[in-house]
Formats: sequence, structure tokens, C-alpha cells
Amino acid sequence: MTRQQFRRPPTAQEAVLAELRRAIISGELRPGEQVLQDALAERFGVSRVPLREALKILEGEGQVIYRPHRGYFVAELDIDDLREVYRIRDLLESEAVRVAVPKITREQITALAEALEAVEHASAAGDLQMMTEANRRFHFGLIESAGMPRLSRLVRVLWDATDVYRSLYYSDGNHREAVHDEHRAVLEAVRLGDAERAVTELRTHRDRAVSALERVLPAR
Amino acid sequence: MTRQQFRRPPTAQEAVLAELRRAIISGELRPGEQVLQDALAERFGVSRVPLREALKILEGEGQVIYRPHRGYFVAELDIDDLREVYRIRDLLESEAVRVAVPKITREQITALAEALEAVEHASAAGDLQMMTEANRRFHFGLIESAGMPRLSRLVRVLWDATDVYRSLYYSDGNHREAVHDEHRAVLEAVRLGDAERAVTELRTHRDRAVSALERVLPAR
DNA sequence: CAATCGCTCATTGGATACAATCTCCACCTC
DNA sequence: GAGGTGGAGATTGTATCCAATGAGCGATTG
Repeated sequence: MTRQQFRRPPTAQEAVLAELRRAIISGELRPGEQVLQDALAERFGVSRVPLREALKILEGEGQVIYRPHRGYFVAELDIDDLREVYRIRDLLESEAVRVAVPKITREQITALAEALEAVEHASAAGDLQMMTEANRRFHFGLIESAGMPRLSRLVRVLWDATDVYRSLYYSDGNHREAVHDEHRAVLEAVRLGDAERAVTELRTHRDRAVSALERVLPAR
Repeated sequence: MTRQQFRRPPTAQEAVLAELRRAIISGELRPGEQVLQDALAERFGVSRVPLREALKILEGEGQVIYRPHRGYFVAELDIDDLREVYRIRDLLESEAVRVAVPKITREQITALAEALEAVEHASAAGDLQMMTEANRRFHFGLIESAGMPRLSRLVRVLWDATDVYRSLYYSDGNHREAVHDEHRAVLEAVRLGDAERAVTELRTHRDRAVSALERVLPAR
């Protein structure tokens, strides 16, 4: 028997947290909007207690802003914020790649290749959700090979903060094409064991996304 | 009238959060120990609800580990963790300094000089608590001059994670002397507008602390 | 005697109820 | 009419109570 993954969320707070993330990424909860606890709790079928605990986690990640006695508000990200997030990602991800490439294993490279293919398949099938997911597998497969758990965690939070914009970027077919080429270039550099090359390719990859988004977003 | 600062914590969770931080830094709550909610809530004179919300914040910062249905445990930091934290600090703080130095103002430099003096006075007076506080003013005065709020926030969390060890380091008079010299070197480089020099001096400053701590900590 | 089962108790998770605070707007004052 | 004042209602903050889960341990069974 292939062990069944049976992943029920063990607590309501975790289930709510997952739902909140989804709602924020999907835009159901819009930037700047107040999170009305009574309404949301009722919608999720839980009381306000687990909802508030989930919100505290999001507060720590900067996804919502907390103002005492006023409540939680979905964080707004302007261009400057986006640039800062991507700049920090550059610093952290470059380090991760420099550490990871020299010690990456065959198996890990295989997993990267698999994720890369999954991205392209999902893209071709027009399944943006699955594409986003596979894209994470690709990038974090590489990053986590560095064996720096705290760094990986920070990068994950930075990705979460800009998830809204990522799907916006992917919705354009030309962007998706560019993404595929860039991924291949990264994987090739990793295969060759050329860390600096991988760092450069990843930087190109990110910079292209930022410039595209800069053209779409409000200037502050 | 010099406007009174009147800083009562507006909510119980914030008061509890501050107390928890203090308790963790001071070692009252020891690494690995379970945070017994009933006991702590009673000790702080609040119910478990605000306590749990404060713990969620600390969970997000990595100061406590949460295991569903089992509770919260004070995070343990071994040498490898310490090295990783300092490596990430290096990446982020170096960036902050490179951005900050070219655009730092006279007033901000004056504030740095003031903080530096406060560190030395507190050190001479043997007031480690005040020294720690002034030390933060010095370092974050510089970092925040970069005008990168998210980066500043990440660095703050990294500092918090190693606060326990920082006081350990300061408790040695020789270390405190070295700290003073290193601070002056940093400030001098900032005054000269030499960002790379400041980055190097800060790296020395950090590296010295890490090596000293490596000699004290358990090897994992 | 080893392994498993099932009970008990300590502890956490969550729902409900109530207290505290903020927002908003009608009203008053000058 | 500008500015301040004082509720009313909405919303958040916290205490209390009960349910759910997990750890420990003795009993049972092969």
C-alpha cells in the first residue's frame, strides 16, 4: 500500500490559516481591507479564537497589519515594497545557491528537473495554480539544498508576501515562456556545478519579473 | 511640559509578549522547556487567550516551537543555528550599510555617536541591560538609515533570536573592550562615507562575537 | 516477559459570554 | 459654521468553561 498521505489539519487554527492565505492570494481579501473577525469566523465555521491565532501568524509574516483595538488589515504592497522584497530575496537566494550548488546531489537535481517539467506542463495546460505550486517546488528544491533552514524560511515568507503579484505575472503567456527558458538556464548551471552562473541566471529571472510588475503596479 | 511618554501597553497580549521576551532572554524560561500555559497565565495575571496570542508571535519569530496539541517549547539554538543566524545577518546588514552610508544625515550620525557613548558608559557602569539597549540603538540607528523597513525587521528578529548569547558575550570585560573599539571603527568609516570599510568593520565585529561564543557553546 | 490495550489525568484547543475600546454622528456651544 | 462633546452601536479584547487530544502507566493477553 502506498502510504496514504491523510493530511487533515490537526487544529482549526491551521485550517483557518491555510484558508486565509488562499483568500489573500486569490484577492478575496483585498489589500487594505479590514479583516472582520465575526464575519470571517462565521464563514469558516469556527469561533474567533482560532481565527485570531491564525491572524497573529500572518501578522508575523507581514501579510496583515495589526492595530490594537482596531483589528487586522490586509497588508498593501506598493512598488517600493515589491522592490525591497525582491532585493532581499536576491541577497538570501544568492547565498543559498552558492551554498547549495557545490553539494547538491543527483537525486536533488532530478527532483529539480521533475519540477521544471511540471511547471511547463501546468503552464501549457493553463493551470496557473498548479504552475505556481510546481514553480515553488523548483525554486525551493534548489534553495533548501543549501541546508539552511532559517534562510529557507525567510525566503518562503518573502515569496508569500508577493504571491498576489506572481499570479498576475504568470497570467501573461509571454512571461510564462520567458520563465521556462530562465528555469532551464538555471538548471543547466546547477548541473554544471557553476554556482555563480546559477546566481546570475536567477537574478535575471527575478529582475524580469520585477520590471514587468513595475509597469503594472500603481507608483505609490 | 515635556510631553509625558505614558506608554502603557494597550492590550494584555502586548504586555505578555514583552514579559515573555524578557523571560526568554533572561533564561527564566530555559531552552527546550515547555511553556505551561496555565502556570504562566496565572503568573502574569491574565487568561490563556492573550498568552497564546503572544506565543503565536514568538512562534513566527522562531523564539518558540509550536507542536499542535502538545504546546509551545522554548527554542533551542545550537552552534550551527548561531552560525546560520550570523551568516544571514551578515548578508542583510551589509546591504543595509551599503545603502545607508551614502545617504546618512548629520543628525543620524550624531545619534550614532550618542548611542556609542551610551554603550561605553553603561559598560563602564556595569549595567549590562542598558548596554544591550544602547548597543541596539547604535546598530539599528545605522541599519534603519537605509530606509528598508522589511530588512530592518528581519534583522531585528535575528537579533532577538540570539539575545540570550549576546548578554553572555558582554559579561566578559575583555569582550566589552573589543566591542568599543569596533564600534568606533565602524562610526569612523561611516563618517568618512566609506561604506565598504564600514561593512568590513562590522563583519569583524560580528565574527569576533561568533568565535567567542563558539568556544562556550555545546557543539550540538 | 514483551507487546498491546485501555484507562486516567494533565494539558491544550475552541466556543461562548461579557468587558473594553473605537468609530461615527447627532447635538451643543461659541 | 467650526470645533468640541457625548452617547449608541459596532468591533475587538479577554475570561471562563467545556471538549479534544496526548502522555503515562498499569492490566491483559499471547
